[in-house]
This record gives sequence, C-alpha cells and structure tokens, in this order.
Amino acid sequence: MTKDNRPTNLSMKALAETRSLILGGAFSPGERVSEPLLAQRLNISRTPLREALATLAQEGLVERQASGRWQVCSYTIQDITDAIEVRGTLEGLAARTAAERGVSQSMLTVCRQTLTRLDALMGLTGPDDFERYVQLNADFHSWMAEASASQILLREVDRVCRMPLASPSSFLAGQEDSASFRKSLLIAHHHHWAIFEAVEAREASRAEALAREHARLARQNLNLLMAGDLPARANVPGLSLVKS
Amino acid sequence: MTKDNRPTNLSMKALAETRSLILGGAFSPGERVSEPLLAQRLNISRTPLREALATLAQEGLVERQASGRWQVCSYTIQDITDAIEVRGTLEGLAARTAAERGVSQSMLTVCRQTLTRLDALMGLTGPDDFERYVQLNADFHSWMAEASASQILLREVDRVCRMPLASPSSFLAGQEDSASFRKSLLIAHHHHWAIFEAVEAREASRAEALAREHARLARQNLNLLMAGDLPARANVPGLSLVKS
DNA sequence: TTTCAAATTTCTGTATACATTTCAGTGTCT
DNA sequence: AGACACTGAAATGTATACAGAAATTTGAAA
Repeated sequence: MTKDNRPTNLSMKALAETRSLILGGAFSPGERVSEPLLAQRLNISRTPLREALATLAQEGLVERQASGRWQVCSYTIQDITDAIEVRGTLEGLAARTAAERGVSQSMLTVCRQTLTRLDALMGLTGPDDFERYVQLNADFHSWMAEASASQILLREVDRVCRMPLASPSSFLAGQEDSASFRKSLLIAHHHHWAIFEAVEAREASRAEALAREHARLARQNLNLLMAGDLPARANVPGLSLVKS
Repeated sequence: MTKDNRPTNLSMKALAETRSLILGGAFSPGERVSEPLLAQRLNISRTPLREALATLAQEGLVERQASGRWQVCSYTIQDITDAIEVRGTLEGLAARTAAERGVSQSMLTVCRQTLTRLDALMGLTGPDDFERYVQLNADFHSWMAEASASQILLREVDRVCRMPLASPSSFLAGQEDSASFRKSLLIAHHHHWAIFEAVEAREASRAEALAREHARLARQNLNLLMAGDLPARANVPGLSLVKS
C-alpha cells in the first residue's frame, strides 16, 4: 500500500493491534466489543482506542450500534464477492486511466522489473518464494493504482483493499499446497503481463477489461476456499468475519 | 444518501457544523485548523471535535500533518474531475449489477414515479421547482445504488458522493439562471430514463455505459462553472477547496 | 415457571488536566 | 543581512473523572 509511517502513537498501536485481533478471529462476527475491556487488554486508555475503533469502522471491521456500542462486522460470501468486484472495477478504472494518460518510461521500467521477478518465481515451491510472490503481487497492484496518476483513485483503491478479503493478497497466504490454487497463479501472472502491455500500448479499454477480469480470479479463489477443507481457511485473515 | 439519524450527540453536531464551515468556505484550502480554537467556536470540548475531525479526514475535507495538526484539504480541478469519474464508474457498476441481478417490480415502480415527477419539472423555472429537482435527482441516484442490491457497493457510492464536489447534487444549487446549465438538465433527465429502461430491460452493459456518461455531465458542468463568472461559483459548496 | 419491574452494574459520551512536542518569535553571532 | 540557537506560547496525545444512558441481573408477583 502507501505510506503509513506516522510516529508511533498509541492510536496507531491500537489500530494495528485491534485490526490484527479482529482479522485473526479473536472476535466472532457480530460480537460486541467493550471499550474498557479492550483498552485494558491493549494496556492503553479509552481515548486512543476510540480513535482506532472509529477508523476500523470506516474500514468495515467494526460498526456502531444505535446505542453507541461497538460490534464486529459480519459479512456474507456475497458481500465479499461484491467487494472484490468493486476493487476490480476501480483497478479497471486505474488501468484504463493509466493507458489513456500514458505512463512514464521510468514507471514502465519499474513494473517490468516487478513482473520479470514474478516470472522467475513461477513454478517454484519454497515458502520463501511464496512470500516474495505475495510482495511482488502487491507491488504490481500498487503500481496499477499509481500509474493512473490520480490521487483520488489511488486513495479509493487503497480504501477498498482494506476491506476484509477484498485485497489482492487476501487469498494468497497459506494456500501454496493447493494444486488448483497454484494453477490460478499462472493465470494471474499472465494477466499481469497483459495488463502491463495494454497500458504500455495505450490500449485503454483492453487494460480496463483485463484488470476487471483479473480481480475475478479472487472470486474464484474464494469459491475454491469455501468448497475446500477447513484447515486451509484458518490462515486467511478476515475469513472469520464471514457468516453463513 | 442513507440514514444518518443517530441521536444528537456532540460528535454529530461537530461533524455537521465543521463540514458545513469547510464546504461553505470558512477556511481556505491548506489552512490549519486548531482543535482548541474550533472547539471553542463550536462550544464543545476537544473530545467530540477530534472524533468529528477524524471522520472529516476520511471524507477528504481535512488531513493530518505529520506533526498531528489538522489542515483543510486542497484540491485541483483534476482531482474533482477524477472524483466524478470514480463516482460515475461506481454508479455504472451499480446500474450494471442492478440490470444483471434484476430489480423488483416495487422498486421499479418507485423509480418510475421519481422520473415522472422529474418529467413534470422539466421546463419550469421557479426556485421551488429547482429545489424539488435537486431532491428528486438525489432520489434517483440513491435508487441506482440501492437497486444493485449490494450493501458494499451502496456504501462505496455513498462514500464517494461525500467527497467534495463529487456528489450528483454538487453543481445544481444556484445555477438555475444559466441557459447552458438548464440545457444540461434536459440531457441529464434523458439519461435518467435511459438508465432506468436499461436496468428494467436487463441491458447491463448499456446501463453501465449510460451511468458513466451521465456522471460526465457533472464534469461538463464543472468546466462551465470554472469558465463562467465568479458570482455563480459562490453558491457551490466545496468549490472553495479547489485551488489553482 | 414465567413475566415484568426495579435495582445494579457496566458502558458510553464528554470534559478536563497534564505531559510532551511542535511551532513561532526573539535575540545573538557571523 | 542572514543563519542559528534559545525561549516561550500553543497545540497535540493521553489518561482519567464523572454524569447519564443502556443493559443485565435480581426479585417479586402471577
């Protein structure tokens, strides 16, 4: 994503730790969150915690009841699918805009490097390789948003990626053993190159369509995951918020 | 928009009043906002004000400096154009989704009523008529988002509409005297019907393209406004945040 | 045993105090 | 005149106190 290196204040600490707790499944969907109890757990006062919770509400991890109490959000599979479609649509807009406005040679070079490094990782199986894949994949998606040269769009893509399970990295962690999943990586990487080429060639409409379709691989992975066995789901952060 | 009728607490009051101050031009773009001073001005303490400012930061009205101070955001014409394009893209997705998934008869009826009422307002010139147009226009746009039957998408459309000058109502207030502006209303309303018909007929791709193009009328109105005389700009909330 | 109301506990909303940091202004030295 | 260090004012980050509201438990009555 983008910069988030604010000097360590307790709000940021509370934000990071609470987010991690929720995505890690420390709360059930719909469960109430008590400010005093959580503050005690995090060893801080309510003031910075309230700020963090307000931010998490914007991210869609918690919500306020009418009474003012916080509760952990609950999502359906349909919600996740919709969120992925929104991300794909915004990334599509980013890719189209990048193609229409043109991208500097230096930015193209950066992307080409990222994709070449991804090339080298295809077919490898080590856990380190997988970790690097996740990072490079995130780099490519960041690049797409930045290549649009639109601050606004960059911000909105960032936002939607913070929604549970909507980010391009959501379904990567811990899935390296699944054969069908590994196959989808090959297709995904083929998409990466195609999107890049379309942007470089100023083929705006093609870039948009490809970016949209690329995001739909995440939908497919979501379905694979839900159809598969339970252990594979344990490592996917945010999946604990999905109900029914 | 959607519901925002939380019982009156001071945070909501601070949020509404500060938003109104900023959009009304009480601060210059980039101007710093002092918590103690603003709290005093609003007759509340810093605690609810801080919560309101954090929310306004998410809306893109203020931002935090690295030091922690707040300052009013500054936008370029390009930013506004981009924001409108994002809105159009999300509304396009909503229209497409509505068409693909199908919309209930009762919802179709509601929209048909709204559009029929708008029909009756076309060509009228009274200030009351204009006010009603603004409301009905907002109703139609809300309808589009709701017709998608996607909570996620509804939320994101709502969000992007809260960005300065990105909402479908942004350029309506106080422009009733401009001839070219009135002409654009006719075209806009033609779009409304076309979008509705496409959704009703399940013509998803057409619905999406129309919704996108419809939003681009706002871009056109923005350009008209910036090319026109200064007095016409005074009534447009948020335009004070646009610099250069 | 179930139901409803009262009492109690817990929580949220808000104000405020205080430590630390940041900023602005002053004065000095080169 | 310009740069730099220093000092003081002001702002932010955080904890905490307290009032009022909400939720939960208790207890009594049917």
